[in-house]
Amino acid sequence: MPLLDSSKRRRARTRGTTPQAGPDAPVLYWMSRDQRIDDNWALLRACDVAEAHGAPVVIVCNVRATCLGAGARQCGFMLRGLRELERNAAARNVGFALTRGDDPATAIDAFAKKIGSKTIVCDFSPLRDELRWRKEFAALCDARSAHFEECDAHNVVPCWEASDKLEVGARTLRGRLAKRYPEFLREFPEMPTVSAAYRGPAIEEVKWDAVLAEALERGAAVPEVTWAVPGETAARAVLDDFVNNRMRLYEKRNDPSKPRALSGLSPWLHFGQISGQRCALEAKKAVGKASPPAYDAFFEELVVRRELSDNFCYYSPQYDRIEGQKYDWAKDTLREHAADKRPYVYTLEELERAKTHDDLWNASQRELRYGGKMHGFCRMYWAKKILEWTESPEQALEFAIYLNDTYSLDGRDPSGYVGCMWSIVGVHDQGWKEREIFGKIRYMTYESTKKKFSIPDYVARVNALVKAAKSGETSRVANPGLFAIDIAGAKKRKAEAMG
DNA sequence: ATCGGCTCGCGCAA
DNA sequence: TGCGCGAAGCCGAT
Repeated sequence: MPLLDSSKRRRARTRGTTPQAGPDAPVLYWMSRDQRIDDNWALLRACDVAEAHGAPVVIVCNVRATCLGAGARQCGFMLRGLRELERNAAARNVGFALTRGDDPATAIDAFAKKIGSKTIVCDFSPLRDELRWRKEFAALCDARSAHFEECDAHNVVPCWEASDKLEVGARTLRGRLAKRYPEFLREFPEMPTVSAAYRGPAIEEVKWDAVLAEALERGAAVPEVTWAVPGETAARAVLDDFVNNRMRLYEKRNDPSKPRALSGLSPWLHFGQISGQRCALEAKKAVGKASPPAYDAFFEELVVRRELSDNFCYYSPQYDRIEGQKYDWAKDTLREHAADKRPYVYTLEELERAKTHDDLWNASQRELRYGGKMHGFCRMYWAKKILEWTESPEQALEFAIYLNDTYSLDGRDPSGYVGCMWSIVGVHDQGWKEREIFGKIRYMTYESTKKKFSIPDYVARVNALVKAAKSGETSRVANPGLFAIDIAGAKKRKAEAMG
């Protein structure tokens, strides 16, 4: 029986009983946030338990009929990624099923009972719906004495291990994370081929074309983008291109006219099609091809700030509301300036259609709407200006989150909520010199961005992107990052690596 | 171009 | 209890 090392045990939180599995009692992995086969601690845990008991492994993913109202852009990306994942699972002798319940806990429980599974592993998310479903599912497991484990496969240091409280900012979490890197920031074990094949009741075949067609039709208002190729293989190709060819540019990351300086990995990271820990490990190996400062800056954003977002959402359940800000200075200052005269007041529709007086803001919104992604620096400026140009901080937050969740491939992510809360409500920030509307919340100006980079260059890049998106071209012009994604090459390298 | 003050809470020394 | 530190910026003084 393979022994679990201590870090693997702490990645999982267990409910009560000990695992029960066998040739006719598969170990079930309820996959939601981490949609990949490689470098997935939750799947590795399921495989460990299964091997110890001679049991098969089955992955189940629940897709609700409404997809939480997500557009074709996000649903298409996810479902196409899952279609690839099903094939990769089969290659490791792992089964795959899709359930379609509006109540995930009930749907997964029914599926587990159907295949005779009494040990279920799931992954972790700090978002409220995800937490509620896992809690409901845990109660269903208790009721039938099934074993349930929750494994943080998304963070380098599991969210509940990194800190047991809401952190004030990056500087307090950074040290706590660093202390745990020797334990957690290690190479992954290879994903094994599971010995026991699933031979229980037949699992319904996924009709991918039909599932995709339905999602694309329902979400047609926000069409798919062509530049981002979904799936684990494409994700790895983007990572390899970044660390080998582009990480050396990372110190230029705050210049939106130079998109190649960014990793561009956020869509794949959001759906868990690549592991953040894998990105960190590969970046470290390639530090010589870039520079220590570039690597440090990338690591800070990839690990520290991303895991800080999980910490915030997990310990601040009102993570998408003004009340989610713990500190009074920020809430008080916004209230004190609530009646200040706004220089412009735009409706949601005017914002959505990028009809403001500001060419930098409009370009940012158009990049989001037509490209499904916004440059990191622009995200800050964009959200700060929504605070400045709407009736109230509450409305600003609502509009910013709506636009991000609707149009961004990485919408509905803790990082997105925290980004909006940082910009508008001062979360993880401190007070600054008091001024109109913003009070002590950090301010950003058009004038100073003009000194930092060429706004016309950025606007021109976005115009090209929008033109390509509207004409349905799959050209590299439509690719905000101009990534040369070498899918065939990535597949070949993977095949070679697997022998 | 560069620097310091702005403002705040935490962490640590005393 | 008090002081140093940071934080993806701004602004005015040098």
